[in-house]
Amino acid sequence: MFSVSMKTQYGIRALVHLARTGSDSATSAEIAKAEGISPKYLEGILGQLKAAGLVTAERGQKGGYRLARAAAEIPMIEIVGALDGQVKPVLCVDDSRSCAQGGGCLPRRFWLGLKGAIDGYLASRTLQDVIEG
Amino acid sequence: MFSVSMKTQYGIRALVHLARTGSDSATSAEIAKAEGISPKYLEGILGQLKAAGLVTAERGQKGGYRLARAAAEIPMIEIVGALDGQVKPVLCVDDSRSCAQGGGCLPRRFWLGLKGAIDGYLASRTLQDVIEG
DNA sequence: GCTATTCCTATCGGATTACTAGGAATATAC
DNA sequence: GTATATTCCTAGTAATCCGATAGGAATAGC
Repeated sequence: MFSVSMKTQYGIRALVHLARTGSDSATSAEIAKAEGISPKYLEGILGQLKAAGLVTAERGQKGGYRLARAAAEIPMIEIVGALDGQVKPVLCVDDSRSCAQGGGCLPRRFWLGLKGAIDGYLASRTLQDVIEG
Repeated sequence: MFSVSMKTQYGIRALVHLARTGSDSATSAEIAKAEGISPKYLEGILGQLKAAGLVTAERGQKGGYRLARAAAEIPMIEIVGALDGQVKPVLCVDDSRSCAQGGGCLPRRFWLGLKGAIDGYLASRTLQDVIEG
C-alpha cells in the first residue's frame, strides 16, 4: 500500500548522486553503474527530471547532467511529482464532479486530509535533508 | 501517485453504510446496490473485512453483515490495512537487509518518515470521523 | 424442501510497470 | 572532418496487478 515506484526511487538516488558530485557533471551511464540502475531506464528518468527543471543536461562528448539548483532548494515533493505525478489518493481530489457519489460522498474529505498529510511531509523535506539523513 | 485502490474505497463506503443501518444487518447485495458497487466484488471485500474482525456476518436467510464495533472504535488505518495491506512506501521499510544498497541507503529514513506521516493520519481518524465529515 | 444469503475457488481482460532496443541529434577530440 | 561519446526520441515487451465475473458449495430461516 502506498508503494513508491522504482522510477521515483531511482530518480532520488540519481539526484543524490548528482548532489554529491557537486559542480561536476555526471553521465547517465556513470550514475547507472554507481547506483546499480538499468542504464537505458535511467536515461528516461533523467529526461523527466530535466523536463521538470530539476537537472540540466549537456550533450555530446564531455556532456552529462548536473543539479539545476542546490540540493537544499529542491523539495522532495517536486521530485516525486515529476516522476510519479501529483499525490492523488482518489480520482476526485481535484474534481468533485468526478465523484460518482455526487455531493453525498462522505469519505472525500478524509482522502483530502490524507493528501494534505502526504503533501505536507513531502513539501517539508528537501534533497539536502535526504542526503544528511 | 499514492492512489487508493477501489477495493479500499468500496470497503469504506460499505462500512459507512453499515454504520448508518445501525444495529440492523445489511446484506452484501443490498449494500452493493445502494452504493453502486459490483455485487460479486463486494462479497470478497466484506469477506476480508470479516477476517480482519471489522464486521460480523450471519449467513442463510435473514443473514447479512454488521459492524463488529462502534464506528468510533474503528481507526481508519485498520480498514486500509485490512484491504490494501500495511503502508509500505518502499520494500525495505521493515527489513533493512532487503535494501539493495546495504547500509549505505540514504533515502530509507526519508521513506520511513513518509510512512510515519501516513500512518499517523490514518491512525488518528476513525470511521465515525469519516461519517461526520 | 425451498429460498436467500454468506463463503470458496478460479478465471479473465485491461492497464500499468520496469525494462529493452534501435537509432537520431549533438558536441567534443583528434 | 571523421570518429566517438553522450543526450534524446520512439517503440516494443514480458510480467504483474486490479477490478470484475462465474459458478457453485455451505448454511440458516421459512
